[in-house]
Amino acid sequence: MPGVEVKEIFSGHIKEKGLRNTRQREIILEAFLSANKHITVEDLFNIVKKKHPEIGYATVHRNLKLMCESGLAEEIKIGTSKAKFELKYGHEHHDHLICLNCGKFIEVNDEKIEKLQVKLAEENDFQPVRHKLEIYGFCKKCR
Amino acid sequence: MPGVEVKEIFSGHIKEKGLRNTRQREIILEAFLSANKHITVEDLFNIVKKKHPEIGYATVHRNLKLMCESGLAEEIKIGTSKAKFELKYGHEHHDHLICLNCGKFIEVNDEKIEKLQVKLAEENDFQPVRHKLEIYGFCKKCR
DNA sequence: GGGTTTATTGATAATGAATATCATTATTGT
DNA sequence: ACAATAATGATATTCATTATCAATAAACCC
Repeated sequence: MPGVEVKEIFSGHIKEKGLRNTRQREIILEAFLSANKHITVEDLFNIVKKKHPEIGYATVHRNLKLMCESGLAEEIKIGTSKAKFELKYGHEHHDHLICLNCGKFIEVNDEKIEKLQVKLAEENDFQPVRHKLEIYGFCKKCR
Repeated sequence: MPGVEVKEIFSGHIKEKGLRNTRQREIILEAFLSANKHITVEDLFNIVKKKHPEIGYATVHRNLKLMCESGLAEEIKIGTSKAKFELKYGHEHHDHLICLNCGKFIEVNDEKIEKLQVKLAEENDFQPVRHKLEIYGFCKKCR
């Protein structure tokens, strides 16, 4: 049964913070786990709505934010477009190649770049915590 | 006289595109050139307003956008905060270290990282056009 | 179980930045 | 100077995000 571990972690975080586990939280988390990798609040809301039309937009939004706070999801903002959320748990850190034409996200990772970033920060008396690397251009189909 | 070259370039772009050189454009460009490196529309509007209260917010906004289209300035968006604009002309490409505490921007550049990024893109059948690297953490003062 | 506390929900309003609208003004080429 | 039309300035609109608040429902205690 996929996602069981993630659900337990989320549930645990909720209890730790003195929050409550609700039916909506579970539904939204499940939908998020089985949805596309990069999803907006609106998209997830529309998925949830199909089976649970009583669940509101604000609740989906709030719970995606909560998942981020719990370290379970990550919010990605590109320019002025809607925020996208992706599952963080169980996924290594990665950067994105973003197609300027079709908007496709390609996940990539490069150990050398990661290390050089740390070095670069340290050379500037800067303590790195996290970073964001986005390479914009054209994917195979669109170039 | 600093900025003369930039002004000529901007003026040239305007003519090329069939647009018009106006008093406001020149005032806004001058203010932009002598202002802080990373400035918001609002900040630039407030500077301009001091000497030229008749110039509106929308005009400042439009002209900053135009400067970007002309390749003279660059828009930087961090999270949900207001867009910042920086002078691109005469400045090498660079990335940013951003302090999570005080918001300070430190400009950095690393040739090795730049090259690895191009390589990384190509390995993924991706044609890179531009990129954005932001390293978040704590600056010397705030760590 | 029943009662109490209070976090959560759902609907909607508020917010805030970015952008669009439009009548008026001003620039450019003739 | 004239005509064509881009630009301006004030304001309205858009749109995503976040806040509000009465009603609901978890979770804890007895």
